[in-house]
Amino acid sequence: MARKPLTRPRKIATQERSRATVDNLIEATARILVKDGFDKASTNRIAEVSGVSIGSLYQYFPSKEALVAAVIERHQQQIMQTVRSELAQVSTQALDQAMRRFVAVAVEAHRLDPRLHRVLAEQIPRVGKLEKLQTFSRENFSLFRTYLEGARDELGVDDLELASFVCVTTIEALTHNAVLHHAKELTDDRMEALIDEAARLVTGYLKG
Amino acid sequence: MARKPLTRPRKIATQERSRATVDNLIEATARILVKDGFDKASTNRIAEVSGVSIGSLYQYFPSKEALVAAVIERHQQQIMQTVRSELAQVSTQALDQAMRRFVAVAVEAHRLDPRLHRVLAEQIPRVGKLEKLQTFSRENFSLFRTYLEGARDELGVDDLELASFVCVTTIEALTHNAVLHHAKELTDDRMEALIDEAARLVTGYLKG
Amino acid sequence: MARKPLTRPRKIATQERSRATVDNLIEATARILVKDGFDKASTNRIAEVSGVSIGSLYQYFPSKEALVAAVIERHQQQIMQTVRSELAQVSTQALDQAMRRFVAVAVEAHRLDPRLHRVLAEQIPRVGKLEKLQTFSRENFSLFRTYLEGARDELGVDDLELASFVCVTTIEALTHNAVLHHAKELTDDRMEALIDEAARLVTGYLKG
Amino acid sequence: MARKPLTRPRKIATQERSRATVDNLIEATARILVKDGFDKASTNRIAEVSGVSIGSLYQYFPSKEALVAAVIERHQQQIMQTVRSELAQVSTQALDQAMRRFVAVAVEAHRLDPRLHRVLAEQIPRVGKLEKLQTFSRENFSLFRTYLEGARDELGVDDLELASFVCVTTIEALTHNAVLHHAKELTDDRMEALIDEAARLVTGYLKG
DNA sequence: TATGAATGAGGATTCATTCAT
DNA sequence: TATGAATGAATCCTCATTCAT
Repeated sequence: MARKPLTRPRKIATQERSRATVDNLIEATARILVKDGFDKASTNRIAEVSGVSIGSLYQYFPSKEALVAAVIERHQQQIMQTVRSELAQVSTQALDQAMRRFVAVAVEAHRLDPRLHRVLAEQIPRVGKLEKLQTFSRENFSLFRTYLEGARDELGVDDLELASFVCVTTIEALTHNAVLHHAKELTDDRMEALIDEAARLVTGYLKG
Repeated sequence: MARKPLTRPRKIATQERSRATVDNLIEATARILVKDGFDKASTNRIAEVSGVSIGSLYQYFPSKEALVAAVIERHQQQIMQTVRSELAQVSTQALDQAMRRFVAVAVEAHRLDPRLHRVLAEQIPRVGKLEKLQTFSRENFSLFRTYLEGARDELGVDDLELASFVCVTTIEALTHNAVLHHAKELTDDRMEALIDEAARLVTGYLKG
Repeated sequence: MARKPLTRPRKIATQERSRATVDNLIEATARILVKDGFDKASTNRIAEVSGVSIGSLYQYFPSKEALVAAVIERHQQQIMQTVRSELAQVSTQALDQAMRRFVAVAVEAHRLDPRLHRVLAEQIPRVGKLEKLQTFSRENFSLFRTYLEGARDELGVDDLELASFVCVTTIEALTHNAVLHHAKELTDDRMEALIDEAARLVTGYLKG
Repeated sequence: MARKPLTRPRKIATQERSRATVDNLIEATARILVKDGFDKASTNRIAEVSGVSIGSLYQYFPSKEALVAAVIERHQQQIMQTVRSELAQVSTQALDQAMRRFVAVAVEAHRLDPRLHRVLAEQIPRVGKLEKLQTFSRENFSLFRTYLEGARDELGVDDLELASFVCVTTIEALTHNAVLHHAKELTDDRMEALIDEAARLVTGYLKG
């Protein structure tokens, strides 16, 4: 207890070391999830790959689920960072422009780490981290809905809640499917085409 | 001919016994998948729940995957049966009508066993039964595309392949999300509304 | 009971069928032992390969061990048949001749079915059929010893029991090792050489 | 240097703990092999008997085979240690002396742990450790052959390769059979007699 | 706080054998 | 007597987690 003030640098060093350890663990987990899938991602394996002892792993994460949850969280943070910055000026744009933006951003988000995205999307429901995913899609939903409210004049629909659900779901599904299941066929050209189509789809719908 | 009556019943009895065993196993697997998810669906558990010995389980299914595959297949058979019969007359209908039909059928299909559908969709990619799922969605895709080809006059789009991808994905996502994640909020009224919206969405898009 | 006299032909037919069934089973067991080893030779597999139902298998053989025992017995019968007929005139031969004979016969016996012989030798101790093997080697031993007794004049050893043990063991080991572990290197020439060597070995020993 | 005393014991303690675990496992495996044979030597049984958890067993040995292989290796190490030290001066001895030595050493080797030797010899071929056994008998073979080369003057045979094969096989078989199958009848007297006989057998053969 | 040895419940699968038909 | 469906004990092995050092 007396030593704490004296060891601030050391403490910081320690904190940094902790931070590095945690990062290593999350990174290793992500890598293993991508490479071998959820089932092969054993805690012992994660410890080994991350260069952290299994004992330390459990000092930082109380369970395997906690680790996977951290991976999910990190991935979603990255996505939301992209989304937020990319959508900064969207509120000032006209509907056509804005929708294109929304779709383009969704594609970008999926392309951050498509393979990780896929594992998380497919295998993670089990992690009991649905809340996190909810939170995530809820924020997405909010951003969209907020835009719609500001652009009411251009819209031909009344129920903005319903319209937001329809649009967000649609955009998410189209980009998800396109990026994940048709990655090879998706040249940049075709991707542009797809973005156009999706934007036209929701724009037409919203104009009524 | 005199002997047949003697052996036929026996043989049939035997076949029936086998058949019942297999059915029990598939049914139990489905129940457990729904109730506890893929990971908890151990072969021992399935055997226990189905009232079949673990030995018999392995007599009929060489692995856990084979069991889950059988569940998938059964579920898809049921869905496709619904889909095919419901879409029998769709080719003669006008675009608006037809799209409403497609959406309504998708909703019906999802409602056959929504919770099972969810597990299969979310947790099953690993089963190596992606082919089956592919086959399934490919048939769906085909039905839709075939309709579009017959209704070209009403369409404002050129690339039917792309348009089919967009529409099928969209319809699937909307109904899936609606049925699974918003089941409680979905009164029949709101469901009707959703069907309308979805139909309008794709119809507008296809008219160009 | 009344039918027995009447059905003699049928009975014989039946007996023949039984006999064929039993033979099929033994043959299948032998084949599987040779091809896949003791561990892969499951009773179900044997039934399948032999074209006999598992139920019938257990009607003829009370256990897996009984089946393997039958294989052993059959193999030893064949060997002893060879040995007996080949050694018929040995008692009249001089020591040198006789010893060459003994060795040559041992080689022949091992060559009847070397692969089966190997499995039986290596994996069968477990079958609790040691008695059978004992019986077998005891007969071998007897034949040899009987010869020695008749040829006492030529011998330079007193303890015929001990001498027989030494010679029989030696001959068996040399032929066994030669046939099984050096099969590929054993051209007929080299085999002749080996027979000469082995014969010279025991002859020299017996002459004292 | 101040810290080392702190960590060294810990590390050593750890190593010792591991070492003890491994030793326990090998020892238990050997005991079970001797007592019940290969088939009854299940990994769970080995774990139980050794007082080690099944998990630890698999931490040190990746499979049942690996365990048995370790038993084989340990046994062969012990044998070769005996053999090497006992044969140290053999190269300077005359043929008669040397052959007696070879036979006596073989007997000693078999007596180290006759029952274990038997199981390993009879039931282990399957372990895929044939190489080890080969290595082992090859070293034996080498030692013998090397002696023969040095003692060429005394020999009446040309093909030392063939002669070595004959002698090593013979000595091995005689001692093996004597120790294993006739243990009870083998008083020390009779054992002496047997050694004499075996030595005489090969000596006579080698002198030509 | 770090380490990694140890744990053991639990999971997939096999196979000798039984027994109803 | 033949059949083959059914049985379940037993086997090998994994992995999340704990705990002594």
